[in-house]
Amino acid sequence: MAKQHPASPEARSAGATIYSVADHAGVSIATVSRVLQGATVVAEATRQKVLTAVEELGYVPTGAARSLAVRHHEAHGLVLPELSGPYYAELLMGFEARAAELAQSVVLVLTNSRTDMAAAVRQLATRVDAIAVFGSAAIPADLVRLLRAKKPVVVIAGEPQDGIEAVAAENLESARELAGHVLDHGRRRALFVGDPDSGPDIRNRYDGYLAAHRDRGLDAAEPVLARLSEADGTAFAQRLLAGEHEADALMCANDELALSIMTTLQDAGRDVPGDIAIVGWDDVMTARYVRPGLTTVRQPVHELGALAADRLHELVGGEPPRTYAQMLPTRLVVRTSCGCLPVT
Amino acid sequence: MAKQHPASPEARSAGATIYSVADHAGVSIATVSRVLQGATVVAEATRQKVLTAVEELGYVPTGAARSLAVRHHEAHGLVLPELSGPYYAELLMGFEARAAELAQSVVLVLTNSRTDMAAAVRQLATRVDAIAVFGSAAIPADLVRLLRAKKPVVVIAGEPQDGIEAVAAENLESARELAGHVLDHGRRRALFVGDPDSGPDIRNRYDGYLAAHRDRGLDAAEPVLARLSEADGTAFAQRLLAGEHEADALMCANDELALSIMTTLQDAGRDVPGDIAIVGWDDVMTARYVRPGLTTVRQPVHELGALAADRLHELVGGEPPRTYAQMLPTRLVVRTSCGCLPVT
DNA sequence: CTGTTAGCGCTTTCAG
DNA sequence: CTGAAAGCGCTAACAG
Repeated sequence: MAKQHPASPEARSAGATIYSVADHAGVSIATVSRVLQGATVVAEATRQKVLTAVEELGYVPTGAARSLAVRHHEAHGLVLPELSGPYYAELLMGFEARAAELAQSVVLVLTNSRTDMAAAVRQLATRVDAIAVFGSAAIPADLVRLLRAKKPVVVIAGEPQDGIEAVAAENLESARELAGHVLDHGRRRALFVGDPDSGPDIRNRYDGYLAAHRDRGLDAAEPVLARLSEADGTAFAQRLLAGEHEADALMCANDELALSIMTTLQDAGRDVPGDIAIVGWDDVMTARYVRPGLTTVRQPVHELGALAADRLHELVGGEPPRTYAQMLPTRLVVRTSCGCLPVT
Repeated sequence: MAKQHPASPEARSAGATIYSVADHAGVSIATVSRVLQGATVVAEATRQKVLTAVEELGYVPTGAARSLAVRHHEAHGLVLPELSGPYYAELLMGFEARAAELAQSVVLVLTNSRTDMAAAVRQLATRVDAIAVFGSAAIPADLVRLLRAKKPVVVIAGEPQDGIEAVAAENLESARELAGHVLDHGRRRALFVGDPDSGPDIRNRYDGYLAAHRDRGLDAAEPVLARLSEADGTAFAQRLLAGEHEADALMCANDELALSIMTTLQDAGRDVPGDIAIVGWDDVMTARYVRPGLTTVRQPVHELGALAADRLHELVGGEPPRTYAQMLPTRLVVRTSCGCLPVT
């Protein structure tokens, strides 16, 4: 008879352990472990006995014990600022899906809901093998670096940093293309709405806007600072209506901004794109529902999330971190808010 | 001098453990544990020594070891079907935020990306103290029940089941109110679009639609079956345009359906709400951007997520499960797609 | 093919 | 206020 687990004299169903299962099946814990991990070969009869015991006791293994023994958590951490809008949700879905394929759990941390994010991230590091942080999650760079010394880290759409692997969607060239498209409709007073200093993503979009002007020997205006929110969009639209700005085209840092601006302008009687062309970035669902349809850029967000999970896994596996940021291509989605004619 | 940890003769920074920290600080591991948990009182000098050692070694505790020792994971599991659309994202945000307040990590499982969700859920049970499952996550009821025998479970917006705690948003009364509102605009051929059998949520909305008719001595039509997707909405709109259905009002099971139907109809020249009134459910962002604005119902999704996390925590704390489902109130959002005049 | 036996790294009495 | 020691439940050699 197998040795009785010293700490659980009676095998209460509520706290079935590998010991109670072994007892119940009349085998050793090693055997139980074997059939549950399916690694080594076990006699079919034995195997059945164990499975039956597991079933009868409703045994649920304690993950922590396994993690301790195998010396890794089999889990990836993901740090995102929040989840409003389709962007982060899509990213998360991509991440989760790939993590699932790799048999990794995902533990999620949303920094906007935290008062002490440093603590949250430290705590996270405690229970995962590797961590992906979204660039604008605004985690202190030194925290990231500290972490990096302990666990693999990849930054998604963030500032490239020494020794920290990065993945991102392409911004500059598509922004250049988008801005060029608008300019080629004959618009000459295009404004960029958004804050280039809020992160590399927006910075690159603005740079693309600049480049498109430069390509055509045109002068580009200073960016109109705005955060990526409906509120800031509405506020800007109001100022535009009040005559504080003059423009025949607006290149907005993202769709939310573009959409709120467009609606506010339309409600005030302005014609889009007649009076003013408007383009955004992200291709959110609303973009194809508004009239005119919003011309924008679609990012491979899902793939970006998957890529992050992938890299995490490889890094955990011992692969050396890549020194260059991996860029995923984006795609221009032309509808009619840019001045193109409807295709009916 | 503190005892040397048998298994780690040298304290490599990469694998700092509580032993290396203790060594480095010249104290026992018990003391290190104490200052890190902040429970018992430790002499300030000792405390500092330990903190310094932690800092110098870049010590990151192993969560699994703690979990094993304290006998719980300090983590909540959340099972959702997916994350597209604002509904689940919002739910998740509410859940995460409250879990964070309760110092619980959240590990997420998305069932739509899984081939073997039973395995996924089992695996999840392995690393969390309690699990919240979204009703339509389509987890076999017996799986839920099995789980429930081992770990606290709460079902969000799902079928009420014996002994399993449930939380949900109110549907029936607000559906009745919404349908009544439409009928009171004089519409007499209102159709319900959605599948009442797809879950209690939709079922209750349909029941509310029925009740509103009954209240007025009107006959209600059979529901038009459709899944909650843009594709199904478009398809239905097409059939409507082809004359397969006749209606002067549409009560859609959710906003995505309503929106796609509305747009398709409008693109074909139909006037909304002139020819046909349309209302949805959820109040997604797009609902306030389309013209006419979509009349819909706003659910307290964030709160629902928070509530689930709350209940999980209490259940883990030993509180007995509530026998009745907790309902959160919803709110009718009247815009103009229902036939109301714009308020300008 | 199966059982024994060390740990995995941390918490927590129990002494002192 | 601090240290010693006994586990927490599981995996993985190592024998047999």
